[in-house]
Amino acid sequence: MVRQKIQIKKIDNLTSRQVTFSKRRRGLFKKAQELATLCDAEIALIVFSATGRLYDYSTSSMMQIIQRLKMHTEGSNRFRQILHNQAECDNNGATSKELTALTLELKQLNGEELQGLGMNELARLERVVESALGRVVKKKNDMLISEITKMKTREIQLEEENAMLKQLAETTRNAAELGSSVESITNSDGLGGRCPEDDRSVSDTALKLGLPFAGGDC
Amino acid sequence: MVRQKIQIKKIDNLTSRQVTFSKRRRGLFKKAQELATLCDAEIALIVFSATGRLYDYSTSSMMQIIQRLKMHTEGSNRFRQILHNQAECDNNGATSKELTALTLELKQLNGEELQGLGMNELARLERVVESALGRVVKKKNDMLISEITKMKTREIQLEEENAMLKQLAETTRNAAELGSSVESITNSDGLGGRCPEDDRSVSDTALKLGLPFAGGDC
DNA sequence: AACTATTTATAAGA
DNA sequence: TTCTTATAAATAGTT
Repeated sequence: MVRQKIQIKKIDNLTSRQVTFSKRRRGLFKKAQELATLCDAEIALIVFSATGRLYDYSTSSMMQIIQRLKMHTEGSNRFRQILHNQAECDNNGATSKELTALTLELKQLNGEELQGLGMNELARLERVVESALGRVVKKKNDMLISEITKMKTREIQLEEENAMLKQLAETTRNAAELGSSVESITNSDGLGGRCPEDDRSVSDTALKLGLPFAGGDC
Repeated sequence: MVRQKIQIKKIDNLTSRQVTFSKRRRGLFKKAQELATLCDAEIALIVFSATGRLYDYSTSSMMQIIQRLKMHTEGSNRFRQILHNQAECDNNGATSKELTALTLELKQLNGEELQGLGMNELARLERVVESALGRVVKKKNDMLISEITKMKTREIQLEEENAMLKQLAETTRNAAELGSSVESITNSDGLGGRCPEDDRSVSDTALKLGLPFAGGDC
């Protein structure tokens, strides 16, 4: 644009391209600073040379400006949409259905999507996923522990019955040896005719550890 | 800079500030485009006016350039350091010690830190945390299920013993009623003198669900 | 938004 | 790279 006007297209000559880059880069940064100062604007300028060198300028923290940009760039963001839907839910916490959706979303995760979220939203997303996951894990644990508790109870019951029967056998044998009657003792165990196959079915169902509870939608 | 040279400081008059912003902004963007074209540079320019309006320009995707910037800005990033240490580990997977560290790091999470990670590193971090967490959960489940299996075995044993004792009691009573000898039958149960308090202690220890396994360091 | 007098930026050369 | 310089571009103040 001086001794001779130039065309705006890539400069073929490497040396003059590098020289021009150096000169114009300085000019660009100067103009950016001037605009920021004169007009109270917030500016971020990132330049990578053809050789990969980085030159950057920003009025405040680069991350701060990038965050602000992301806030403006929002709109069609799946996570934000999920968070939005979630906010309109009455129950405070994601349903298992939402958890499934979230998990799917997280699987399909790509940089652009997460980039679009601000820190507050990331924190909230973390909490949503955390609480939903937490409830699934808790539910699973509850089922396992309840199963164990049931079995412990059953074990104690069986052991007591067992002990009593053993004692009964002993008593009966002694009585037989002494040649006396045993009828009265035989019916005093208080356990009734408990079948060994009772409530056996519970165990297997509780071990299906998927998502056994149907999540209600909002 | 024309009819009269101006000082580079915030323009007091609102109207002329807005006019200047408009003119210089256009000039700045034009210069940025020219530099990108002439010198084959990758450029991102973000401008927020004092009124909050966003103007931006970038040669390729804004996010792509921001990612590239973050790659250059790397250095003292805790996650990157963790990933680095992890890479030097022989065993393929984080130890529980590393999991603890990672969890702590995740708790202290702040935007800057995660911002510094590229997509590949985020994916890798996700895998590390996922696999470590996966192993803890699996370990816990294994313990619970092994406990349940043990108890089921014990239950069946007790039920069998119980049934036999009942049958024995019946036989004994019938024998007593017939006035015959019972000595030979009494010793034919094959169960020996099994104590009901045997291996009861296992149950309680397995229910401590913290991180019961000490993780070996790399 | 258009004009225009000047200042600034910069291409080519040293 | 940096300096020089002729000239193109940008733009402050005005209309």
